[in-house]
Amino acid sequence: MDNHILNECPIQPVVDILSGKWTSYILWEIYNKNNHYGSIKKQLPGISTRTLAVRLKFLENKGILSRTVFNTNPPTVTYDLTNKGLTLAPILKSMKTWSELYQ
Amino acid sequence: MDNHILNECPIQPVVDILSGKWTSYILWEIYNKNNHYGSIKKQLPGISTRTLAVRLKFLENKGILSRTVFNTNPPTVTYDLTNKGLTLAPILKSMKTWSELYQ
DNA sequence: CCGGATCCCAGCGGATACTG
DNA sequence: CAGTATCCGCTGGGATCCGG
Repeated sequence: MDNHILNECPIQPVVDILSGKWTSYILWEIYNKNNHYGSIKKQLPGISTRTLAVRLKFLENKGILSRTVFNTNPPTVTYDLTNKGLTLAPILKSMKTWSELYQ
Repeated sequence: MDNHILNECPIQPVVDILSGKWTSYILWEIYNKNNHYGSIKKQLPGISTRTLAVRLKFLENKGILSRTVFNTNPPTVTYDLTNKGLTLAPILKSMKTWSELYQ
């Protein structure tokens, strides 16, 4: 997903984050308060457990998401945008606006 | 690149357009008046002729780009954002802003 | 110089089974 | 429920040749 040759391209950092196949959709769900692993999966029919887990961990490692485990039984895990992740909001909102106008 | 199952996801149309590996970079170049096939290729080290041609045609088919051939010798081809393509500007600008702050 | 046609391959991500 | 592990199919895209 990374491309060191393009470091001089000014949009490379965000493309690096968003370029995964499901990444934008996952961020959209969490941005809209759909925070649980299970409910995200339900809202994204077709995504595999592996892909969802891999992408969530990737976003966590990038500092975009925080992960919280509740010691209930059965266990519950929620994901939230960090302060850094929240700064992606203008991008997500402009994507939504465009999609509404030009779908 | 398309996913009919996600039709109800409100950002699906734009994700469909931007999800190709090089698509955002190509749009960024053209948005910044780097309009020639050859100069785009020069600015994106690592992209193959096939991929650039495929992505340009894809964006043309989507109504994002217009293609103009000049009957010079050797021939020259330029690509420009259509009116529809220009409406992607807010997305590209927000991507640039984010990348500057958080790279 | 632009880009179509072919061939080919790495690696993304899908399916499934399994665990704490 | 929330993942991890494994296997593997498929497609995006790279290399190359060629023609306009």
